[in-house]
Amino acid sequence: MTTYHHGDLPRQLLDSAAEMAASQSPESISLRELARRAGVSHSAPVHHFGTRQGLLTALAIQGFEALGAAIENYHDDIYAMGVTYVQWALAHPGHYAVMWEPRLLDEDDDSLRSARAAAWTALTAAVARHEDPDSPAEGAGAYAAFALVHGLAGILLSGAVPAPADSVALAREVTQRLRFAR
Amino acid sequence: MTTYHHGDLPRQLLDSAAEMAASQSPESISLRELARRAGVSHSAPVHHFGTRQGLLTALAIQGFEALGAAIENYHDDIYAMGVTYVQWALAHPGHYAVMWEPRLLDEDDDSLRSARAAAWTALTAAVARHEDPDSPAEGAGAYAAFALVHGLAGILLSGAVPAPADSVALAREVTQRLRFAR
DNA sequence: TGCGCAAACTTGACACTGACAAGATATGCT
DNA sequence: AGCATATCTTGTCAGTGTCAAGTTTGCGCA
Repeated sequence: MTTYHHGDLPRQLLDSAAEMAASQSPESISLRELARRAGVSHSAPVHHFGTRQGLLTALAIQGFEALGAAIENYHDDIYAMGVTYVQWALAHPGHYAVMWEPRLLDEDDDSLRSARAAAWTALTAAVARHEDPDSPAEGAGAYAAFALVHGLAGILLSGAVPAPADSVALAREVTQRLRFAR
Repeated sequence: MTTYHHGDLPRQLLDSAAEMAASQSPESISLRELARRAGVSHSAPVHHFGTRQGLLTALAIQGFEALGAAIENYHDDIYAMGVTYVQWALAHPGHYAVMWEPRLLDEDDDSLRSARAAAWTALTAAVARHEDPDSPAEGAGAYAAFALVHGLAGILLSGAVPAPADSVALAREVTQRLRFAR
């Protein structure tokens, strides 16, 4: 089989990129290294993604869509949703790291914006069901819920802080610490 | 004045690096660009910090020490401490971004480890005063508190989510959502 | 069937980066 | 005064992202 028309090059590049981001860091992702791993020329990735930023943006979109799908079925139980959020982040460290590095991404990309907005609204909608709509600080609930799970995922992934043995159990206990306005 | 013995080159390099990290991103920091801004040769920064990682580590240490100093006087009021934490992060976006990017840092650096540990213990100590020591999930309180402020800082800095006008007011309301075990 | 065109990929080049080695210059201590 | 040392420069190397131009392949259509 020749290297021409690899067939599934974009997907393979994204898979390798997720691996690299997970094992090293998002900024360690190199188009040339991805090409090397796929056995194609150094500028084959450029053809599919235009720029490095384009590739990272595609990876982030993939991540937001998968994350959104993972949490969208928990509208009733915000705590279970929070735990699922953290679990997803821990299971997909490469994607997660890229998703929250907007400076690496193309913020003008419509797919990125809508995928991210979808995940955000899924969360705010779930929070709204737990909040008293008459509360003056009603809007803060979504930020608090998101900050809690995003922050927990971030510190667990960063390893900058002593990590507990069972991170899922921790996620359960941490999400329980959230108070809603009602 | 010749360029030899600039006098304060390390500090100036770190200042420029913080600026670059804030206006672009941590990984956009280039030793050569820093040298250019300081008016020195492309490899003067290497002499002071050894590697790029060394420079970023120095920046992170500076950040942890300043952050630790900012929050260490709030042992009584954990909520005020949380707000201060978020305010500090928003006021020092360059430092904050580098601090939580351990993959960019030299994790074997003792100064880094102790500066980070000091900030962490300041927070856990403050949380412990709000927790019932007999509670089975007592340890989760520190993670929850830290996740909340760290997560809020992260999403506000990332700009990935619709940001409110008054972020300090939001920080006040969000920190109030934290529940302690007692 | 065969032709032509578009998509997929390669080759080559350029400016930029971090890192290293070796040399030049200024400062401070004795 | 003189010397050791810290500070900074110059030169070089491999690696990177990006662009331009060429080459190969597969697919639709006559």
